[in-house]
Amino acid sequence: MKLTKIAAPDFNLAMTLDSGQVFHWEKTGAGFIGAIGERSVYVEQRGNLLFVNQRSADLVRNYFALDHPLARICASFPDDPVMNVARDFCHGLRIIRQPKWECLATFICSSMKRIVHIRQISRALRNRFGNADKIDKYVVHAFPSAERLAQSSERLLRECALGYRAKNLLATARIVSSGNADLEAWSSLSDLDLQAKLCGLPGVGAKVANCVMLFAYERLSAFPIDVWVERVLREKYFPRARKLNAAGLRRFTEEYFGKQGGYAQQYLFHHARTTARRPKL
DNA sequence: ATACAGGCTCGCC
DNA sequence: GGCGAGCCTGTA
Repeated sequence: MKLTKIAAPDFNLAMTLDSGQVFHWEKTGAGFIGAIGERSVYVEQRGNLLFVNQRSADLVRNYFALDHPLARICASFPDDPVMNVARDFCHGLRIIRQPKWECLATFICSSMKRIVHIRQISRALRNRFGNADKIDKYVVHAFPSAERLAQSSERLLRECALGYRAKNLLATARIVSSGNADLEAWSSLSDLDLQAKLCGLPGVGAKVANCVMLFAYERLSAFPIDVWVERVLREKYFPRARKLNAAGLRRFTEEYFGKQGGYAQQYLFHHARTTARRPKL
């Protein structure tokens, strides 16, 4: 396979792909195989360079957000011991730009699931309903469109191990494919309006909405609070606040982590999950 | 084995 | 408008 070289300073490919933003890239040899939208992509890191299959360079640069000013973003984090450890640990971790529908659908499937399960579900949906695209000797399936899933059924989706999430994914696919929810047009909404729109979709609550805002709409202040981040916040920032509810935590994160809160959240999350002794993936 | 996981939703107060 | 239980499935 002929490869194109692109500059990628301040970037850690493996860590970024393993940080719970995206769930379908597969390690192969020295690199990773996956899909960006409908296109199959091979990408491999050597130091500050990425090597990608031909004609995918622009796609890759944009997907991995190599233009985000990472040094400036990290410098804007609050200066406290917890944040500083996470920042050093996660050097080169970037918030990527995912296709909107794919991101939304995947996070609807993520509720109450560990990462290994989410990967299984993503693979099952892709293999069953997604378009195949060959790259070298590999066949990669793109994530199925909302239209394709809308024509599916709850039974078929349940066969992909979605459980109770099948109903939500199907309902949301139908709303999106019918044009009643225009995910692309929502890009122009304010953060608040976007979150409200997303939360109006079946299977989407505050946590999922914030993930989609952060990973697909580039709302870098979106701060998803899942069980891991909540644990970090409570243990490290409020060790003896017995009664601090979700709204209180929310208010703290917005005020304390500020405009780049999404990046801060991702770093806290990845550090906590990776260094936790008990659970693995 | 039985609990539990990167949540949403509904019914209850 | 805050709180608890149920929902599917795979894994420990």
